[in-house]
Amino acid sequence: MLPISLFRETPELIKNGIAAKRENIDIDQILKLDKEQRLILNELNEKRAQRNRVSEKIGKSKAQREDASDAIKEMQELSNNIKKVELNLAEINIQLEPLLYKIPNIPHNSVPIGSNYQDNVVVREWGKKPKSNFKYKDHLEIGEKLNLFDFKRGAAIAGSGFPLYMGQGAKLERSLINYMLDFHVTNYGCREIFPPFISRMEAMRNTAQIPKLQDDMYYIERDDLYLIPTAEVPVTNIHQNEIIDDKELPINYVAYSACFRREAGSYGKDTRGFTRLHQFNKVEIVKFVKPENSYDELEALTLQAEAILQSLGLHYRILSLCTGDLSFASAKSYDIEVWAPGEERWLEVSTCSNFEAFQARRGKIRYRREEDKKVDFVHTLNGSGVATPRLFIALLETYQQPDGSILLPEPLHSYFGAKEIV
RNA sequence: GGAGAGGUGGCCGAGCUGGCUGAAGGCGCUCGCCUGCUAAGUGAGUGUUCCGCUUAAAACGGGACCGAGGGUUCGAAUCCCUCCCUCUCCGCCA
Repeated sequence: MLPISLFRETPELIKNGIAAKRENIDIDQILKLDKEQRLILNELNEKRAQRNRVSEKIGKSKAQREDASDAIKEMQELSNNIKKVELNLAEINIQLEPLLYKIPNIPHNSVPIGSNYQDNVVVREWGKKPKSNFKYKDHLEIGEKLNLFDFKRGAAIAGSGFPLYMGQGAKLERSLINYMLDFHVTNYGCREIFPPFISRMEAMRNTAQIPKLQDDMYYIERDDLYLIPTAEVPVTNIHQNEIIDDKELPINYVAYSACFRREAGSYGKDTRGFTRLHQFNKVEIVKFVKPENSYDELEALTLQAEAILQSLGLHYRILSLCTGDLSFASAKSYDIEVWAPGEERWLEVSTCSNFEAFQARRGKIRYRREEDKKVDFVHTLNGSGVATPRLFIALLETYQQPDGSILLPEPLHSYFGAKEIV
């Protein structure tokens, strides 16, 4: 959500922002409704002020046992009038509010201009593509041979896209989650959170999954609840409707959650194996920071997510997402893509984003500035650190041996309880 | 799932036989006074948000907010309905 004052003061800025994100919302309609709304609001305020005055008079008269029937008669008319105006106001708001929720965040001016993922800019690369004297197998072949998972049986239980990890595969998955959580807690001082995996509509709207991604979420109609597509939703909403003491900032959380995505509209894309799933595991970092620090924090967040891949010796690159590929709520994002030698392609394992005050405004997440005691919105950021399925792929494919076994990188040994998967 | 109690300002807590209550009182906090220090005392202040005014801010004027939303009424923190949440008891259960 953007402040309505921004629409009034610099409508061009918003129009450009919307165009850059390839959305289509009628700003002039919003301006028109806003103008109308304020006109009615002023009328309503005046009438309510009068009601308060007369009401006080009636109260005093009654207290002194005087006759107040004239004033009451006057009030009857005034009240009916107020009800009509209130109705008008509500009607305007019913039109205006959904429009405001559909306005995307404006890209930061450091974001590269572009129309789709091909225009994303590679910022840096770490490590090298692994080389071997045998042909790299892909993760499905490796996993099948080592009996790490069973997609057929998973599909029989829950449908395609619901992975069933078994044996050493299940243990590796659990090891990765534990390793990453400990990594962020120990090395970066994050506070660990274990959130609900289900959220209310309001929480989804605060973080801006709703309205745009509504169809991409699993919805439990009977209880009017949504399965979370990311821990970002519950964790960001921890501080909804709060005014945080600025001594508490920055707040750094790290949370594991299962993530559920219907992936509506992406059928036929990445249908094989672990690359695109309806349910997957992810360790998510969420930050609440002062506005003046949020871009430094975005860099730090990205480095923190990268550190996981470095510690596991995986080749990766960082992309600065262009305006056209930036998500609805984000002002600036970096993607982290890990190299999968078997697939012979880059796989996205993390997106680190600065939402500025976009989510904070929706969720009323504020803080009190020490300097002038004023209340202002915090900036929120989040980034995966990281999602497991593609990390799993990269690990299997990078560390596969000619005999089909996997030599795990050192940090995982104690978590997995062994140095290799055979 | 059944029965009951309750949700008021940073916290505690009155109000809930409707009217002058954004809300008593206490605690906390801020600024000042007083006081060898501490403690006590004392004076003032201490919510959020929207609109208007203003070049801007402050100040000022006004509106809204007593879990959320609706209703009754000239008027609702107070009465009624729905929902959410908390607590107690019963049932069920990992």
